[in-house]
Amino acid sequence: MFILNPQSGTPIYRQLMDQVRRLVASGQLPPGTPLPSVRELALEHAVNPMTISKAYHLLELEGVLVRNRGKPMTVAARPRKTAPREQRRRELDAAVKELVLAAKQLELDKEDIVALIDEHWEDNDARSGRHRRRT
Amino acid sequence: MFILNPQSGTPIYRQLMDQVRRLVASGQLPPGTPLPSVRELALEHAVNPMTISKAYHLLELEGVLVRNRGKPMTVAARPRKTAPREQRRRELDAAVKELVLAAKQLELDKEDIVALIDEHWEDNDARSGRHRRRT
Amino acid sequence: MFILNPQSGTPIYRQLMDQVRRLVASGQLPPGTPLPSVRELALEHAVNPMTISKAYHLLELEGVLVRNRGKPMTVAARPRKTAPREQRRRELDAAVKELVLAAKQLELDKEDIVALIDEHWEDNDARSGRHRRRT
Amino acid sequence: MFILNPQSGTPIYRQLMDQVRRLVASGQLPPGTPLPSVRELALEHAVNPMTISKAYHLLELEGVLVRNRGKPMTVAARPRKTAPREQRRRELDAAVKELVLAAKQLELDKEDIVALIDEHWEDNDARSGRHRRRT
DNA sequence: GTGGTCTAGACCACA
DNA sequence: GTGGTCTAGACCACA
Repeated sequence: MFILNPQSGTPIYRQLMDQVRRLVASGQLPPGTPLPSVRELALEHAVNPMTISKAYHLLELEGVLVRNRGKPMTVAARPRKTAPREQRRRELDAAVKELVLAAKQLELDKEDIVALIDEHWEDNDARSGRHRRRT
Repeated sequence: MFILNPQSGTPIYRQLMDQVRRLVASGQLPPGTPLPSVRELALEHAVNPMTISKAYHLLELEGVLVRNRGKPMTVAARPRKTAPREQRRRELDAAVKELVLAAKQLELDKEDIVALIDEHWEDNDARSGRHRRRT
Repeated sequence: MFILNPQSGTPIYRQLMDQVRRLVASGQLPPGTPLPSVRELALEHAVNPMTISKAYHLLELEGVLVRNRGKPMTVAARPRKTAPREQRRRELDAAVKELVLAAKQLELDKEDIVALIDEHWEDNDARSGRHRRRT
Repeated sequence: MFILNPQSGTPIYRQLMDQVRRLVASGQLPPGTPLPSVRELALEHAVNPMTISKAYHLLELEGVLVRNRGKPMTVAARPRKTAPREQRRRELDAAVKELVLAAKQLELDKEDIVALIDEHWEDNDARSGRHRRRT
């Protein structure tokens, strides 16, 4: 269900968080879906349970997952609190700022960026049905 | 000349490396240009000199910069010769890909990103414009 | 009759115990009153029967409930005799203390809390009113 | 600086989080103040560094602390994002709801709760100057 | 010097 | 069966 690569630069728990978030965002893990247990995932990927647990816990704090005492964690009823659009936008501020800086330093135009965005937008069009070849 | 953000997720030395590489790639730092001294940069950005030093060192290993005994480091004689636009564009691929993914997870549209870009484009226009001249 | 929230931070068995204790203390569950069976409650709240059972058992140990072979558990003959108002009040001390602390940390005023209380007071009025009668 | 009690029911990392939050909220740890290092605190309280680290990390996620690569963590410039009052209020919803339920089951009135709040409000009046005798 | 990640293994609360 | 907490100790990235 998940692909965890201990070699990768990004921490395992973060890899897991990202994948869960995406699967939830794209509706592949609809609200209420139970997730594999901590131990199960840990065994399957030969990873320490605490690592999985950490990811789950952080996702709970984010409101993506819900803890059910004694039962496996499930996808939250309303994954994101659906913050107002403006607020969600602000989450991209830092990333966009960096991107703009990079573009300018590379002497590229706004049009160059927009073109790149168009390109990648189609590319990983999760919600349009296709979605992830391999993850 | 450079914009370093200690809060950012990416290490400072890496931020610096990225920016030098980009300014060189776009020809804004032509071969032979002297770079600010380690101490100067460290002071200006309230950053540990070892951090700057590390970045410079790695860029030297990459062949982007050249060390000149007793004199400031300079841009290498024949680094990349102002890479073609398409190639420079590719440097943003990873960043744009991540941004697009994030936007989708936040249920934002292409338009939202473009709006943000417009916003930030103006934003650091003043500064980056002036700075470039001083380079 | 009871309101159990599996999401809440406090364990389910404890929620049940608290509520039973309070209803007994206030005389709403007078001595001799039969309690719903473990299975009944478990079904009604989609909760593990062992959880209800545990609460009942602990309440029996506390002397609040009495087990009757073959018949439903009942409120003990002489539990606390409708504790005086001041004593019942004290039961809320801990909760109020935490609430006040939280409010202050959120930079809210007493008025904010009172407003919230007003709101929730009406809110579960309907339900708790009806329920009590059915008790 | 902090009081950690391994015996207490509440996890150590949570005790630390609560205390930091309060000291920040009450202005005793003004923005920019560096916190004791993870190792330092761990040694001082004979606690595992990961336990401290966990608390710090979660406080960073909350926006209370800021990580400074290679340097100790500091109190965030603007501890809470100062969410709109209404939103901060909502954070107390669950607690107030429980409190109201408890009060009704104890056959207490709104006035009883308000009296209790008044009482506790004076009690731990952090911001009014006095505040915590020992911590 | 800082904090971050991970393991292996223990023990606990809850259902 | 679930997840949560904690330890002891290793190793890493960053400054």
